[in-house]
Amino acid sequence: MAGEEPDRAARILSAADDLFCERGYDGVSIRDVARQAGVNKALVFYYYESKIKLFERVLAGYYEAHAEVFKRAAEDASGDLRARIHGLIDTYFDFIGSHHRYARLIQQEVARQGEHIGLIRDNLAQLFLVSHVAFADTLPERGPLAPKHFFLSLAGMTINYFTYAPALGEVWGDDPLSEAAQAERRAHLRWVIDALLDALE
Amino acid sequence: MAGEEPDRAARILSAADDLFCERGYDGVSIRDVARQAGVNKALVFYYYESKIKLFERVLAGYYEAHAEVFKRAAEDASGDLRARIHGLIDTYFDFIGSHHRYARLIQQEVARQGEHIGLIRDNLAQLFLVSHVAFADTLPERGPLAPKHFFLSLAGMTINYFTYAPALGEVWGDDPLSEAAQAERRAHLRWVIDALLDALE
Amino acid sequence: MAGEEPDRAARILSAADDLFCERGYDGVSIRDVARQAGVNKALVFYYYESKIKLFERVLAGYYEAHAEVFKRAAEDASGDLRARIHGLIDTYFDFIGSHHRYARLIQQEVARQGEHIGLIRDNLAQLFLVSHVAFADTLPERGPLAPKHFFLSLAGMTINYFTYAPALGEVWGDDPLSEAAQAERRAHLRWVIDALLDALE
Amino acid sequence: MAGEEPDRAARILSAADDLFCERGYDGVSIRDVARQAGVNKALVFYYYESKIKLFERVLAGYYEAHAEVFKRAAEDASGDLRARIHGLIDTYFDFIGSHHRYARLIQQEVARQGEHIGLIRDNLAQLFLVSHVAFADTLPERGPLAPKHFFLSLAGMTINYFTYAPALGEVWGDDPLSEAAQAERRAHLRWVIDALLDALE
DNA sequence: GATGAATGAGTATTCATTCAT
DNA sequence: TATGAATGAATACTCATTCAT
Repeated sequence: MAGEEPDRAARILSAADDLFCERGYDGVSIRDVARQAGVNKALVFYYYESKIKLFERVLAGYYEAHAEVFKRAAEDASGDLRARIHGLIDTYFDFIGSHHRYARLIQQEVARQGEHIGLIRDNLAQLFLVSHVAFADTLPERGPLAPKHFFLSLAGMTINYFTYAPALGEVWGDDPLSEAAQAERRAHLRWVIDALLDALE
Repeated sequence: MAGEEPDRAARILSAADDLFCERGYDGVSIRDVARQAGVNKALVFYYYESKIKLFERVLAGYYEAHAEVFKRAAEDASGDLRARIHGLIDTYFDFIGSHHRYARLIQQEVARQGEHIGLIRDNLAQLFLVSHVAFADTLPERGPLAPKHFFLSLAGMTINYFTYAPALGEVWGDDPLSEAAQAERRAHLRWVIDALLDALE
Repeated sequence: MAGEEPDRAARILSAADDLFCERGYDGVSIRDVARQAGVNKALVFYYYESKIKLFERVLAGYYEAHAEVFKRAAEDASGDLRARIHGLIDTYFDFIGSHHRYARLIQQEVARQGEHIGLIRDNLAQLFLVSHVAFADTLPERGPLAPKHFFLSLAGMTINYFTYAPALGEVWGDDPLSEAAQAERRAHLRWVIDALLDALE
Repeated sequence: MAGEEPDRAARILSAADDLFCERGYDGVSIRDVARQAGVNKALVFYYYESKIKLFERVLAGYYEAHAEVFKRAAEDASGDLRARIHGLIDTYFDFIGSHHRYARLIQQEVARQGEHIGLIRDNLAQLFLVSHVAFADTLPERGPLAPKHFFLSLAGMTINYFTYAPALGEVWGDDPLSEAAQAERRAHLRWVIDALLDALE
């Protein structure tokens, strides 16, 4: 009544989001989702038909968020290549930074090569295209300096921070998700990008 | 006796290795393992006590392989920093390249932050130490240029190739695991390392 | 209004009829019925209260159709015994032939001895009475030549054709529901009836 | 211990037999089977893999019994056509009489035309072949007097007694499965057969 | 009349695990 | 060592039914 209980479909989706990101597709049962959402198990099927479709809805949510962020980033892009690349990576870093769970989800499913890789691939492909455009006029189409390698390197350096660092936080003795730590990582990325662009010139 | 059937414990471990790497912890059942190993389900428990312990044995196997490779790499290390870094990354690339499945396993478990992250953390920590030593005299202890950032960036660029590229192979229209493609990626990494070291000087 | 959508109660009943005849009581769900009728699931309950009552309505529908056909057949009956028997069987054959599904439904429920056998029994009893009257003056009340045996034999020979033959159609290589095949079966029945009546004389 | 608990696989099969015959495939759940057999639900799957395979095992059991009975009947066949036909029908009547449940099972599944009709069709086809041989030299290949019609009529008259009569027992006020009633039905069949054969001559 | 939401009990099937042999 | 048998709890998913609107 007090706004505590919004519509159940949304609650279910949100619970599924949390759980799939945390434990991966196979690690989550519908019962878990229902319990976390505080609803009846059957209701999950009422709204989302099947586990896989629920999962795809979660993925689709990110896909849309992803797409929008990058569309805006592309529109705002201005200045020279260097500025555009920095802008892109900043955008990506922000996005991943505020959707850690998504990073984990992607990383898990990519690594697993499950059946539902389709949507994830689309997700990545879309991201790749954006970067491709950014690099297109500077890099050779093929070979070790092709855009795809830079894409993989830069995107990987960004996303890996959020997936690996937590595992290493204890070793390093700090919290890699703190604002300070994120700012430091961001600075590292800027430094790396500058180094790479300098070398390209 | 006939050479055809080595000891069953090893067969089970090998089957578990295959399967866990391919489908993740939750994606594999003991029945799958037993079937793949061609043994009775109960025998899996006889030798490895529980599913989780079997999984940990698989992880431990990689830990050992990992450790040995890097110990040897450290011993063989010679020449200047540049040469040592190249050597390290080459070693890592070789290791991951010949244990794709391991890369996927690590990536999944890191992302999932499961209960058995302990071993994986040890695994990564060990790797980090090796790299730490290599960089120690050149990089500042803290800040965006600290060894840990380079470690994360370089290791990530290496391992990510083997986990992400397959998902993107279809998009790019080639097989990222072919010898030629791997050689190209290796060249990319060498180029990146050189760019970073140049910038550091 | 548009003629395309008659009243929904009727649509539901018709869908239920189709489905129950095709797949039996247990093989059909309310969801199936609603989908086939193109209405909301809850509406099925609104009109028919429960699954079992819906089923009984279907049965009742046949009961009425059945009753009417035989009432008319009895009224039209004229001529000697032979003619009357032929008339009855023809009527029955026509009825079953144009309601195959009904034959299957009856056969299933009779064999299953389900809870809703009551109506079916009434159905059969009514049919039996008609035949009883037809045979009454010719056959002994009891023993192997009692009317009930002839009823069972003749009705069974008729209905069985429509239930068994389809299963055997493939074996025999023809379509037992084709007009030609039905005519042949009808001729067989006439021949059998004549043989039996000859023997009775 | 006291012979009360023979091997569970057999208990499960027997329970499944009872239940499938009584309520049809869809009317029975594995839980029912397990409960009736007094075993754990999972054990049903341990022994029979799936519900449909369990069902097929039940069917196969009857198929074998059926086949054996008729093989023996064919071997014992002697005398003229009339004697052979009587022999066959007697054999069939005995078989069905001592396996009522089977009759119901067949009738249900035939009427339902379910997916598992294959085995049942084989069952019927086999029976048909036997009768075909018996009639072969007397009847025309095609038309209303073809063997298939006599097969359908005679087999139907036999099996229908056991499926329909119970539903009609109440109407007739006796127990159609009593010995006396069965003997009477048998006499009816004999009389019908004689009438038909007389007519054929 | 008509519907979307909701549910508790049920469906077939798989799970990791135990244990007697 | 090795295995067949056994199980309780879980899996995804469907069911008939109710009810507020």
